Amino acid sequence: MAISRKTKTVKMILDLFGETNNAISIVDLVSIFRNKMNKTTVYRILNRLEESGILHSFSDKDGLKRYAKGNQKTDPDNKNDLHSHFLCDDCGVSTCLPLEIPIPTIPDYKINTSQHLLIGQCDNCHN
Amino acid sequence: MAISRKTKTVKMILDLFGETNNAISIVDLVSIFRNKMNKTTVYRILNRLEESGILHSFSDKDGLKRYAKGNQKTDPDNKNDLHSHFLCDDCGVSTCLPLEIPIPTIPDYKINTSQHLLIGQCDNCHN
DNA sequence: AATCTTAATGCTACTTAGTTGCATTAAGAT
DNA sequence: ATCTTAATGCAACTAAGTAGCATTAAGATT
Repeated sequence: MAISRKTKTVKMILDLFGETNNAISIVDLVSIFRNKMNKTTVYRILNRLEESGILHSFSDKDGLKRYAKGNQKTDPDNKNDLHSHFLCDDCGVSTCLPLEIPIPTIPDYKINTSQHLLIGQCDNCHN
Repeated sequence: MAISRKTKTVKMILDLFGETNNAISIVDLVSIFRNKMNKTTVYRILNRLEESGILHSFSDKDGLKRYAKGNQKTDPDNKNDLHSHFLCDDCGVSTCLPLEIPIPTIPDYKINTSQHLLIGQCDNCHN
């Protein structure tokens, strides 16, 4: 079920993602909005925003789901929006990287999509 | 704490990974051995086998931790064993792929390791 | 602008992944 | 055979994520 109503809670979440290109974990989002909305609501809004192509998600190193702005579709018809993500081991910040992920060919296999996570130190923590 | 004793339970898990190159989720492993050992024991043995470099792990699409044979170290000194993993959307099987992951350079960032998961249909499910 | 429909929310209770503490067991060294 | 302590089992816990259901509020309709 995609987004069909711009509720106050949806606006709050959209505003947050309007301000940052970072990939934010659900746990953090639930915490950020703990006084504003129920955690179930956070989960449901994120689901709908992802179905609508407004956000995309991936699992980070620890298996935590993270959401970030934009689409990540791989329809054969559509343009490939697949890109890499970065996760800082020190401060935990995660970002989308403008690195397109090439999809390799493997005999007898069909590859539909992929996830690529680079792990290390971000500019802030490295210097 | 690495492996120091070859207990019956450790042997059972080593035997299983001796037979397959697949990456198996902890949930499946707990289920496979539910009559043979406690789930806490499964978790602890997997931890130790990973620390010993006998197994390596990664998070799959759903954030589930999976384990497979072999090392995945990236010490600057050691040889880079980083490789891609594959996950079949249909049957759920997961394998290590002999695709080395190139580590890109990003200005001001330091990349230590990476995870690359290809998702699609395996040879069995595709044909 | 009052009414109506139903998408969306809040709340409670639940499921499942993963962890911790502690008493007991059993590798394997002495 | 004995001893040390790594490893296990068990129970109780934490945390991520989901489901059911009554209530609320977008926003369409009149």
